[in-house]
Amino acid sequence: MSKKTTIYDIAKALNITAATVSRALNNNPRISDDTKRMVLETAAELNYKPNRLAMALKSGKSKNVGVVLPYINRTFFSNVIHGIEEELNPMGYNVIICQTHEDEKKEADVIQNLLNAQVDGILISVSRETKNTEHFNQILKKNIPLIFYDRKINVKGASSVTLDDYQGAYEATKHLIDQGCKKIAHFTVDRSLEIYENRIQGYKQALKDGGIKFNMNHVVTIESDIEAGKEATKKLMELANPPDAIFSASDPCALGAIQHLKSINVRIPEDFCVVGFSNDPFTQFMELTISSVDQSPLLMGRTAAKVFLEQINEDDIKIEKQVVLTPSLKIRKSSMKLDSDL
Amino acid sequence: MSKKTTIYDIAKALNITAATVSRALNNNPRISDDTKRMVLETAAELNYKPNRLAMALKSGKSKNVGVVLPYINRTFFSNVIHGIEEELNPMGYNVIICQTHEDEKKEADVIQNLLNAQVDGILISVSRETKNTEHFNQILKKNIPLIFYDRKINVKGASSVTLDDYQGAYEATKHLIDQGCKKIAHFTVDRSLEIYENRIQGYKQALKDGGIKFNMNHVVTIESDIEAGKEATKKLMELANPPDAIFSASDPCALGAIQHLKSINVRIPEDFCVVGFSNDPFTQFMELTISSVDQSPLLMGRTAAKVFLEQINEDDIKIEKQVVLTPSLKIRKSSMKLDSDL
DNA sequence: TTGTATGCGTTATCAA
DNA sequence: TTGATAACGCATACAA
Repeated sequence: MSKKTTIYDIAKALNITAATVSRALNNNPRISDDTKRMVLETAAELNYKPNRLAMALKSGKSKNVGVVLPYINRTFFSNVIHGIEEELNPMGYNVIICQTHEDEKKEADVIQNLLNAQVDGILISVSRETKNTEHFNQILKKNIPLIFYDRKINVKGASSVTLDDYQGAYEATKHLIDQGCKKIAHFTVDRSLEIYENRIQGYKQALKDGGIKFNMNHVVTIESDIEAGKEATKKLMELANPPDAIFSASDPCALGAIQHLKSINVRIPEDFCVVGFSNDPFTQFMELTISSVDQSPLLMGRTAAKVFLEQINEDDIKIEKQVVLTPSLKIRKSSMKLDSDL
Repeated sequence: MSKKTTIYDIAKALNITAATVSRALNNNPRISDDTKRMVLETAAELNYKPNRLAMALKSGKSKNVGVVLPYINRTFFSNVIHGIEEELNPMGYNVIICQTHEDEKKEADVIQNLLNAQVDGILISVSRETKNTEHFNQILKKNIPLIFYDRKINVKGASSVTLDDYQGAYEATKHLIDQGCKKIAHFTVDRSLEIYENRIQGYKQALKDGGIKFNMNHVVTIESDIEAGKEATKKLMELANPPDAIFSASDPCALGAIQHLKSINVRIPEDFCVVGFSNDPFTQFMELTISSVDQSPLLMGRTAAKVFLEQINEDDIKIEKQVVLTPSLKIRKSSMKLDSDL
């Protein structure tokens, strides 16, 4: 196993000094073309590779960014990462992924860890439980760009890239009203997160604008999984006044709803319409395709990365930037009651 | 923004030397309890955080590992990553994810990049196109553990954690035979990858053992997506001698097959059985759930990480380790022709 | 038990 | 245009 070659090895081979080698390698103008060429040649011969750690320690820039999220193996988040990498890799950045498992303590830990690793920036989707903002202030205090994506929390000095959840929910609900639905229920997940609160507000406003009275019994807070959706739907349908549609803030819950409705022979979309949120791939795979609000995770990732790049380039002057992406409702079979939609 | 505090700041505050501080911080026995306590106290007061870059440069261990894969936003791979992190994070390692987009050149690039970043190990699932092994030898030459997971390539000195694809394919095919299927077609993706070659071999052997003659026209090489599955199935069904079952080496292709079969009113599983491979979540979401071979990506990730940890701990003596995980066939509606399976 | 000195691989400042 | 030297933050061999 060959010992790694350093600029000193190159210097020795050419009887020059390491400083000169460094200059040759970095396109420093203060060097003759001749020596530059020689350095480059012997660098290739000796199979020289720069040590990023040393460069990082010296420069204070690690060329690493931290990406924090609840779980990596969720369609939405893995697509966001994909988007981030698309922007950042070409610029020479590596991405360090950290999961919080929706735990505030873990979140604070991974951030501390990233800070210790001297990352140049942190892109984060906060965990559900996060109330305290101390660990975010730690980041900003070090003058490191902090960008929230999707799930944000208000911290002065941080930027954010989010979806207009209010608008998405509004459109989804309005769509259901346009289909003739009169009693639209809503599945929400965790109202302490802005995204879910915004969705419920959009839902309410659409009801109002559509002349439909808000019914508290038709709003249910559940976990984001199929089983929870099934159970909640079961309860809803046993109500004296059951709904005739569901706008679910989560795709799995929408699927659960559909599964239960089918099991009790409710016809979809004829007698009952369902719209989900996230546009998870599986919504298109079903025989009964599921309408859903697309969050454009790829674009969100790319945008968050771009905001980071902007911030890293303006020295010192830290500009907060709040980008809001526009959702797009994907209308599919689960809510296409009227022929006009076909 | 406070300037970062170093061990020198602590030393100055206590009128001792940085070396002593370092010892106190590292549980070095050669230090008095008193000074140790004092150091720890002032470290906390000054909000001292170790600089991982400096530690890494000094020790030669970055505590970062590279994870290379084709695409991060694939269910299988994002679950593998999840498994890897579960093992490695508690041990103080960060994971740097790199995507190859199935491109050999890109693969070589990201590996070079990881090497420059001084990662302590590399876990990789090779790209489809990879023929050359030069970039892998680069890793081994530096005495850095190299562990293949899922998709491997034969490189002396490297370890691997793979699935017994042969066995998985064998069981899937045998299951179809047991269901009474006589003409079982096979969708394969890219036979230059070991995994797909092994699957086709398992398929062939099962046919042989089941007394069914292998029919070359019933083996189709296609892309791993729904459309390709649809088209291929269309062609198969137009054959003079169409199959009565498909064992697909890819789940999306299996779904495509089912979609096309339904469109031409073939009854599943009564008249036609389908089994996929990967056990992607969506296979369970459908009304007609799809049988599939589970690859236990989480376990694969954890195992690969464990192999890395073993290798990093034995100094110098590099032991190649080849772990093969056992697949498990998930039998669902798409292939449950016989009541006995219910 | 503590201090001194040195090196990890770079780059930047200052002289020459 | 090039060289000598210091510094980034930490850890260790050696000396005291």
